[in-house]
Amino acid sequence: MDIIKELGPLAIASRMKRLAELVFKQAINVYRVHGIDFEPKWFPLFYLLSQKESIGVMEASEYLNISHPAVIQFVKELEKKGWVMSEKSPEDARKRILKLTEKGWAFLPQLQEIWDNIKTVNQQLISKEAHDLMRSVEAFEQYFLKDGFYIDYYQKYIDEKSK
Amino acid sequence: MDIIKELGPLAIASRMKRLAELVFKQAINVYRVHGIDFEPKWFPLFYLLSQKESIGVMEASEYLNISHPAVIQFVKELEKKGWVMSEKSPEDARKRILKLTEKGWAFLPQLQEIWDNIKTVNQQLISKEAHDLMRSVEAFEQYFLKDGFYIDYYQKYIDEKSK
DNA sequence: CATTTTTATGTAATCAGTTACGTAACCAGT
DNA sequence: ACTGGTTACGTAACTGATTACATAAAAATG
Repeated sequence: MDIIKELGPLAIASRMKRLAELVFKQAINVYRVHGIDFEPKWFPLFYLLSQKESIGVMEASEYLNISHPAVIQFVKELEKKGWVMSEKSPEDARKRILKLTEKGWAFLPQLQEIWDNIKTVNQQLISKEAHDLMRSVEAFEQYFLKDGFYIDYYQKYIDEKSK
Repeated sequence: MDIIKELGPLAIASRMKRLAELVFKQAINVYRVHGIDFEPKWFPLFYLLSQKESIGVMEASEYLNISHPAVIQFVKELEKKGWVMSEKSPEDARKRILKLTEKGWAFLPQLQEIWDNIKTVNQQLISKEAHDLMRSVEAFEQYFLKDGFYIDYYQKYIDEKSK
């Protein structure tokens, strides 16, 4: 029933966008499964802060290839969660230095484990279907359109692993 | 400078979303090159109307896998352009029948040609790089991040063709 | 130094869509 | 025909980002 499918490469972008949104939605479920209130959109910044220790807003925006207002937005949210803090740079009064809080660092190992899981699951899904772009995207659509598929697959993986 | 690149499959979704947005932006340029004021987001609906002749709002939303408010939105914009019209269904008073106007049909051949061009260019780009999903996405990012690359490539194709 | 330019940040408006919600029309069973 | 449920459409509010604009500090230039 999906005319997009018939249009081939012409509609590749719409499909990828839709797919990306599906993936994001599923990712929220992964965190939820672990009883953790973390949103996928925070991942790049949080991860960056865990690697870089401290970084300015513009720097972060360049590393992550997102706009600086987006960084400010995420920082606001992560500050509210108590995982991130910021302080004026002593050398450069324009600059605001971002870093993880104590609480943020304490949270990191939990996240790390989840990220490792996600990574492994993704790699399994990808290597299974990595023929060419369109077929892969289509395959991903299959996975993610079937509500719950991803999370079931993921759950199975966790269960297997814990044996 | 892009930490996303180091994260592998973990960040696949963000990358695809970004890529999709880039593709869309570039696509606007394609229409602009032809001196046409058409937006890529209208394509699926316009194309559907050219195939189906007439269709209801919900039907369209199902065919295109977008929400019905999105359809309503696009219809509003396309009506303003004078390419689409709508009328109450005689059989079912709830239903609103969408169709192309005279002007819309007259416009179609121009669009068709552009779509064919885009399709061919896409296929060339894809077949050249269609190894696996990640590498393809990366390659696409190369194409679309370099501002103007796509449009230059496209232009070259048009020029070649017209010889 | 005074002046211009650039850089870092912040805010506001905008965009492309979505979900949530409301209403009217149709339909099935009584 | 009456009632409850479902369908089609419309509007509104929200989301996740972006671009555009404003401001202040730093750096570069004469």
